[in-house]
Amino acid sequence: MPELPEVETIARELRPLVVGALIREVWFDWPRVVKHPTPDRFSEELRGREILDVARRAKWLVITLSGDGVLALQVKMTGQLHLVPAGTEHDRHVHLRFELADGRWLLLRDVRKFARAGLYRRDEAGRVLGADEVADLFAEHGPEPLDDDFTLRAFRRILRRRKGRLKPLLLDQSFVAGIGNIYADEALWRARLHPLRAAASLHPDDERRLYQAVRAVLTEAIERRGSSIDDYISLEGEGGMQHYLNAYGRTGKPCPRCGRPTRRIVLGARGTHFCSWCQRLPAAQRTPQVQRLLASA
DNA sequence: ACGCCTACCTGCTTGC
DNA sequence: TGCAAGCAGGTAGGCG
Repeated sequence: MPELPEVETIARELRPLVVGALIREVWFDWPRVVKHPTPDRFSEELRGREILDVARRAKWLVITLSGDGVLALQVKMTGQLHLVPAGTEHDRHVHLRFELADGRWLLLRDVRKFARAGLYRRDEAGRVLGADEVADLFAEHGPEPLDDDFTLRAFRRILRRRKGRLKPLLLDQSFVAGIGNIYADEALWRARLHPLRAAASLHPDDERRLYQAVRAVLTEAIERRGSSIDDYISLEGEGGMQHYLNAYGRTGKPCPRCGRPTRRIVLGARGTHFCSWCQRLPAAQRTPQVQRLLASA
């Protein structure tokens, strides 16, 4: 399930392989994979473009093209990129294919058809212009958690503007970009914070631990080339972070810190894993509604 | 305006 | 053994 570390890994591995390549033809068998401009214009406007760079913003792959073009790919949950020699047979889950002039195909394979691709323009400042050609495509996204200017001070500033509980907040891409279900659970486990904890109730020390936990878990996951759970695989194969998760997917298994069984609750239709001993919820926040939620799991 | 919920998808797991 | 319901979740869009 690609989140920031997985998309970053794909970008880093794809970049040296395709920079300088020319897109000769584009094929797809599922029109809805094309998000922008239209399925008709997509292939036509991509033909003849050169790939200048591959980068990541939030959970998007951002491929800079010649002629002010930007190809933005969202692999979402089950999307994969593969680079194969032209003519290689692929299965029915490949829905989009970029045929490169050098005799290779870049394939987007996605079992669940959630992945999307769009061709956008960039302005002089390098901003990607969204569908209306004025607003930044990423205007609604929060800061990149691993950027140098994402400091503890900056984190505190945006955190203190938010209400609500920590788990849904971490998943909110307009709060901080790139965190998904796996690393939200991992960051909260590391920071010893309960997923239902009200963001407004954090003490300065809690804020610091959460900030450090988010950065540390994402950094470690990138070093391990992401977590290969379900369908995620990068161009050079599986990642390794799935072997180092402390909370996500460990329902009933002992907490690596205290040995007590890992709990799982459903929060906003997301499986949420935590240690109820290490990640305590202050008594004042154990409202009847929260009690019911915790008891139902 | 914000937070919460559902639809989109299909393969795998679970339970009868 | 077979079949169907349930589950997985990133994100857009809708609702209250």
